[in-house]
Amino acid sequence: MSDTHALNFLEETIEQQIKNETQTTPIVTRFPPEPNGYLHLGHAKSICLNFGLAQKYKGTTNLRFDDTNPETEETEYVNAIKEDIQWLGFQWHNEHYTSNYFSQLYQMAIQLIDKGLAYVDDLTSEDIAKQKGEPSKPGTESPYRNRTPEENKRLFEEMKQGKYTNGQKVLRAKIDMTSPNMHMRDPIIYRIKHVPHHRTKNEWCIYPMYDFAHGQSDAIEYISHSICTLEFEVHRPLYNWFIQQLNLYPSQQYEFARLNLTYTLMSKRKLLQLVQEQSVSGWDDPRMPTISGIRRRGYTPNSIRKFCEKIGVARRENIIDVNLLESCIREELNASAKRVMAVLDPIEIEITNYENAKSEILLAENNPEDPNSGSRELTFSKHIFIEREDFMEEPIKKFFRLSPTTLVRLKSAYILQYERCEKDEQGNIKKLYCTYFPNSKSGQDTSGIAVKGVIHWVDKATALCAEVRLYDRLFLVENPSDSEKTLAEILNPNSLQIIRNALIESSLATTKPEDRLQFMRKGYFCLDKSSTEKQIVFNRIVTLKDTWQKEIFSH
RNA sequence: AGCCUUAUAGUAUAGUGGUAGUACAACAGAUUUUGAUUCUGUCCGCCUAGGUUCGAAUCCUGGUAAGGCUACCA
Repeated sequence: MSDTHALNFLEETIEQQIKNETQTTPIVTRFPPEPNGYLHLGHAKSICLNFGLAQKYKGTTNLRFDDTNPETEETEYVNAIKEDIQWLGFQWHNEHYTSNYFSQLYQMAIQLIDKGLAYVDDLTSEDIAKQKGEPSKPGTESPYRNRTPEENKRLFEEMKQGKYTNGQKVLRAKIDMTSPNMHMRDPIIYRIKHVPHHRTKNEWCIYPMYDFAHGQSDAIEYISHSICTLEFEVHRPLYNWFIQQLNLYPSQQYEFARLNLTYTLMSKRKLLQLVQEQSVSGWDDPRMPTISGIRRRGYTPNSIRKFCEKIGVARRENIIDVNLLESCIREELNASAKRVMAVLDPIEIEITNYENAKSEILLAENNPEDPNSGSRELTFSKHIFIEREDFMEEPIKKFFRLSPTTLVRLKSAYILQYERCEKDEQGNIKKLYCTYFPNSKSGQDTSGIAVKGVIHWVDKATALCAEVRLYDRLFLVENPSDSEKTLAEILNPNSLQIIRNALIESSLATTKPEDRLQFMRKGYFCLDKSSTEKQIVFNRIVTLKDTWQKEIFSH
């Protein structure tokens, strides 16, 4: 085996089954989204699991749209979901739709009726709910429970033909109204919805429920391992019951714990709410945990797969530290991203002892982690910009950037010494005047001066202006899904910071949409989809680790 | 309340009767022309009470805690 890491419980199960020869057919998994929203990181976990398992055991994975509720489902979502899966780097074997099985499912319902295992119920949904009882108390049987198969068949046929209104009748499985498992108390398996379906249009006005569709669809596709999240655990007896009563391929359901991430919400419903309330700009807002959001943010497919691999899969409730996600993308980008310089909050420096008209070319290493990455040219002249926070007139302790008492090196350039500054009426520093050491040029430094700080900069003569968007976590609380407050109350008001006048080095003019760069000391960045040649827009993917900020914060 | 499930460091995840390991986080130090990276070290754990056993995170029993189920959603 190529992988050295321990098996998760599903791999363990599969290997046991292969060993015991209880699994002799190929491993077939499926990813079964309902096309009613965009995929998020929780789905990514499921995708990596389902496709990964099949790959590992030389099987296949189907994509199946679980489209049994026409009220919420749209083709727009189908297309977005497919794009997201492919972006993650997976390709399904077959593309299926539960709606393709509507006829077969209908026939199966009739089989159940024939066997006396399903009946048409005229009760209202309120009455059905009432008769369902409570988990600790048995339910009561519907007065319509004992209709003959003939009558049931006639009524079900009439339901299909549109003779009844929404809710007027349902088809129920006849199982056990006293079961301790609520899902076994004569579950509804077909309901009337006079609603056009995004694929079958007006062909049907009755639609199967999830429980009557999922297991059978799995069986039709010879899914060997049907993997879902823990909340479906109580559905498993029902899943098995239908497969058994209908004598279908014995697909088996397995459950795992869904992904929770700190400071992140992972429920489709609540993410939809963020979009609708315009707390974010859309499903692909770079702060969203949707696949489209993190893609736009600049995360790579590889980093997401790595993340899913690292979080593992188990059956206990969990909440993953969002730091782990960030460490995955940092690890990748540290190795691959080209280093460049961008000043987000510029303050000008005039180098008083530098010749007025002079401009020189300096060479800068593209990536110290990658010896093959080469170098690029930077221009340097009398007027430059540095980061405002890299200068302190009255430095706090341990500050080793530019100050009246400390020298700094300009990255890939010269050592600089503070001379004086110019302030406006409010006392804000407008401009710094410094001197440089001509013999301290990077790579050929003979000055003998040792500096502790190295800061980034851009040349005023050649720098370009760009918009830079800085993102922070969307929520203030560690576990937003646990919070009893409203979304608005726990939303981080500073989750988006837009900087319109950042200055970036000139080499960035040719940045391509797929490029990911490290703005030295500032983080990893990529072009936003809204970026144009005239108006360059960068997204911050993730910050660099920053122990200095922590140090300041602790003061 | 009934049924189902789960319980190993701060957060995850291995360990399947024989020395509790890994990752992320945290902390300290070294290196560093990114307060990054890299390296070294430190901190921190088997929910609990019994039982079986030479030996228990692991097996058994009781307790406790957390999660799930009571939609004509999936």
